[in-house]
Amino acid sequence: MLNTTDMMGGGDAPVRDRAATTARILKAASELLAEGGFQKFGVNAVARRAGCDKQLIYRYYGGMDGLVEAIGRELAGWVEEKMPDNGGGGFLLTYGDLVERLLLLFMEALRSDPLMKRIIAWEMSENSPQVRKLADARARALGDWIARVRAGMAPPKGVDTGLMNAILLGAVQQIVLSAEAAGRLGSTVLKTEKDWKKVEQAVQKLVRGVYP
Amino acid sequence: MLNTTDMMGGGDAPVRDRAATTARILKAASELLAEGGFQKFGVNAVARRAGCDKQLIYRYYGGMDGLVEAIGRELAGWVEEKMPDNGGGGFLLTYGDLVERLLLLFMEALRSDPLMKRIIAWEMSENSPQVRKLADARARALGDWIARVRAGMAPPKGVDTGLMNAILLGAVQQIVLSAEAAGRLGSTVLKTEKDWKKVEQAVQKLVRGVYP
DNA sequence: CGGTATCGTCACTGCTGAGTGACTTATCCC
DNA sequence: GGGATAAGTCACTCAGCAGTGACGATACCG
Repeated sequence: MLNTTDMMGGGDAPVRDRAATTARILKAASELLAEGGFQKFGVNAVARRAGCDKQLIYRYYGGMDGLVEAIGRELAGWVEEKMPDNGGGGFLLTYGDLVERLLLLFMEALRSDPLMKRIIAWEMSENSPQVRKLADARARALGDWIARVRAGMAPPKGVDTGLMNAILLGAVQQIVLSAEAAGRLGSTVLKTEKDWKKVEQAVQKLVRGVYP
Repeated sequence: MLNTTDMMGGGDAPVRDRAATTARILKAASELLAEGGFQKFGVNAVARRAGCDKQLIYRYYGGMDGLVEAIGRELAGWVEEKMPDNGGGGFLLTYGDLVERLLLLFMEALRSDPLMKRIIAWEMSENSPQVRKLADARARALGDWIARVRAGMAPPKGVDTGLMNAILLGAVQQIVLSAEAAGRLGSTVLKTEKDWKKVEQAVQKLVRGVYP
């Protein structure tokens, strides 16, 4: 008789609640991914962290693939959660204002989200269908955001805005990931809020350059 | 008159030449890294590919760390090799021209170098001292390049050129890595030379925006 | 009360990798 | 030739991970 519930007090019974367990597994997986990156991400590690047997991961999620998919589903609303449609309250007069707002919001959102940072880093170094799905969902969400917010505002002529915005977004991604991995970008240290203010200004300048 | 296997016939003597073997190991490691990425990069895999026992990796390089270091040393001259000092033969009149040249050269050089692509992806998703060294060396080399080539040309005022160039460089990195990993950047496909021409134009526009 | 579905655990196989000690064999040099 | 040195190989331990089959335990329901 090991940890049977009936004993009062510290009896830490295995709770026997599927919903709670699946949630615990998902949480463990997300945290693990956020903290350790995809390198240490595996069935054993997740099970260990969730405090249950790995068999349950196979039963409830069908293995790692299903689990990653579940994480993706959880993250589907990321853009909606983190990036308000009203762009922070200001009036957006020009297309450039809009893109600038997008980039700064995205940078801030990404900076404060370890999980998303790890996932993007993952996307950069693997090509599995799993990872691809995550990437697609995010890209689509950002596209939707801009389509929704721009609300009829005309994009400037003579510029492939889709490509240009993708490049700018990529630049922001790179900045944040580089700061995460190395604490700096090139030779500029990125630690304090002050450093980041400078980055924001540089990004602004970049946007105003292409979308005057 | 040593290793010339002058003995006749199918004698598959193991050649017994340290210099050649160390070189073979290094080559195998580089290729493996370039082809499979850092995920499948390990002592066993390298030894298998080099056609020798892994023991030799420990003996000659002191393990994977030393081997990575050797790769780094080999890559130290990457910038010098791939990026000509005269900027491709044109005259560089302004600081903007210079940066534009740097970015386009860098993009081209990176695109054609699988190993460097993998290493940068590696840098993005790990933080070990080993990998850090690789990143540092590359960043320094690029900084040296620009310092050397700019040859007294005055940078524009009102711009933190160090930071701005780092951002632009990061953008280019991101473009190339994204193309490598997913075949596209955001929703724009990056396959044909034509696609890349468009990217180059966008990068040019970006540079001219900040350094008019 | 008894049966059954299901939540949870255990023990195991098969595989791959890092790292090491002991061994064999070729080459160098006197 | 003959030993010393170094190149190369083998066989092993230890650990971690993915995946699976069988087993225990409990809550639910008639």
